[in-house]
Amino acid sequence: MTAAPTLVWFRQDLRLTDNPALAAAVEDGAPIVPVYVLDDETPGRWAPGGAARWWLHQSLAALAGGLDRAGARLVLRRGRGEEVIPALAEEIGAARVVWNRCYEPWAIDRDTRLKAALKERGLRADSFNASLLFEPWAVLTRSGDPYKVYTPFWKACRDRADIDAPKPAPQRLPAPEAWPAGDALDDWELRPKTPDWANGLRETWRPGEAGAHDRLGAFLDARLGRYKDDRNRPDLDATSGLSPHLHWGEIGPRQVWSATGHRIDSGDLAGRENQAETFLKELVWREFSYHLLYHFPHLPDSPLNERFSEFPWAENRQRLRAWQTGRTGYPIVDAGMRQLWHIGWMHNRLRMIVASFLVKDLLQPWQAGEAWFWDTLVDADLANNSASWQWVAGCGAGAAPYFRVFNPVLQGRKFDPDGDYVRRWVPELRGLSADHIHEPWAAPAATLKDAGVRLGDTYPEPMIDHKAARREALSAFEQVKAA
DNA sequence: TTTTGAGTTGTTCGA
DNA sequence: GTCGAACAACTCAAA
Repeated sequence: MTAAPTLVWFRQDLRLTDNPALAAAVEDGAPIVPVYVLDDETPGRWAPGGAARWWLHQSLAALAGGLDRAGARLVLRRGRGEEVIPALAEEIGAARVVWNRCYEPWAIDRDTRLKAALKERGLRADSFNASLLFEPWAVLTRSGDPYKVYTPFWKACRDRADIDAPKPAPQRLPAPEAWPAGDALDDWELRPKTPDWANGLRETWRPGEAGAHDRLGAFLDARLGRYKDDRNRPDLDATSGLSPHLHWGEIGPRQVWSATGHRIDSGDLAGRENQAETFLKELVWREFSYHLLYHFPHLPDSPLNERFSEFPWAENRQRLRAWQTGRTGYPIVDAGMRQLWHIGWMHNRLRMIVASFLVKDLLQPWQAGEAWFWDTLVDADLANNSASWQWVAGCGAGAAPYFRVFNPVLQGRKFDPDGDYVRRWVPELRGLSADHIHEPWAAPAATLKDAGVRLGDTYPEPMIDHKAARREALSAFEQVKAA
């Protein structure tokens, strides 16, 4: 007589290494049934967007392969998690259900109810932490409040040394006597078909646990030592590119933290430890976003600073559309938006530039940008996305003062000094030199002609005048201040 | 409780 | 061209 199986519910932890729920199940010795549930109902408007679904398909295929090599099958089911999990548990006669925690408000509500319901039925139900260095409720100020400013949050995290070492992957998973039926991954149609816009994604990314570890290794070898200096340069390949892997939990922050720490300790970086610390700080920014989302669950919808509820946005579909499609007439902005559309990812410096442009130059509500990013980013993450949009809009935690309006020409010159990034994503400007590429409207007519650029024809005229737009943004801000 | 120092990411203006 | 100040006050976190 075999022991009753344990159901391991995979969610945003699509990996076998450092997976505490899986490890706990293995420790029990009971047969293991791994399941992924495609649940488009529970999250409401925050169900994965188009690019994220593409990623999810690849990542599930990779996870299924890894499980297969360990002697297990990934069961795919579709529906509301809260219904599917108890039903499947009953179907297989499970005695225990385990999962790693998610922190979206709807996920917390669902998991809380589900855990109680499972226990009510006499099952063991346990949840674990796979996604964060620290639980959002475990880092608090001395007065017991959540942090609202990044720097003290970072110091509090840095000074704690209680980050668990990553757990190895189980070699072999005990199989049940029979496998329950499941959906075929292809039938979920997570990948785009008509049209198939995923070519740039396929060329850029390798979703799955192995791809995540390769990317981390390549980053640590080649780029960590210059991270602080180069990370703001979108024309260089200077960042880790781990965000989508982290979002889906193909690699966990403990693994990244620990691998980075080993590089620091090994002396490889002698004299450049601060380059690596800057990278760890970025990892802690992710923690800070989750901290904010947990303590302020309305973060994705409404401004943290309530005065901004009164902000006089000038909603305009044409303006939003020009921004979305990379046809604003500001080369650095258009390059960023086209990179996003093409590969499902945008360099963080560009995220700030294009967000500032949408919110401050075009006076479109930050939620409109948040929604576009949600649909187009392979790393779309509720906590990071909403916290970052609020930060740029000036209504978030420790937000930039509203009068900090990015100048797209200066940002372009400073962070894409040779214009290579613009040339890559806005090929119609390829013929312009670094002197003119960030400001084509100011170039002499002969220069434009030589470069084959006809403004308003081959490339748009600037859709607004930045100087005037900045003044309007500042006067709109005056209204919020008065409120 | 009160006080104090500080706060990711910038731009413009005038000397 | 370079440099420092101004841009606003306000809230946060710790002492």
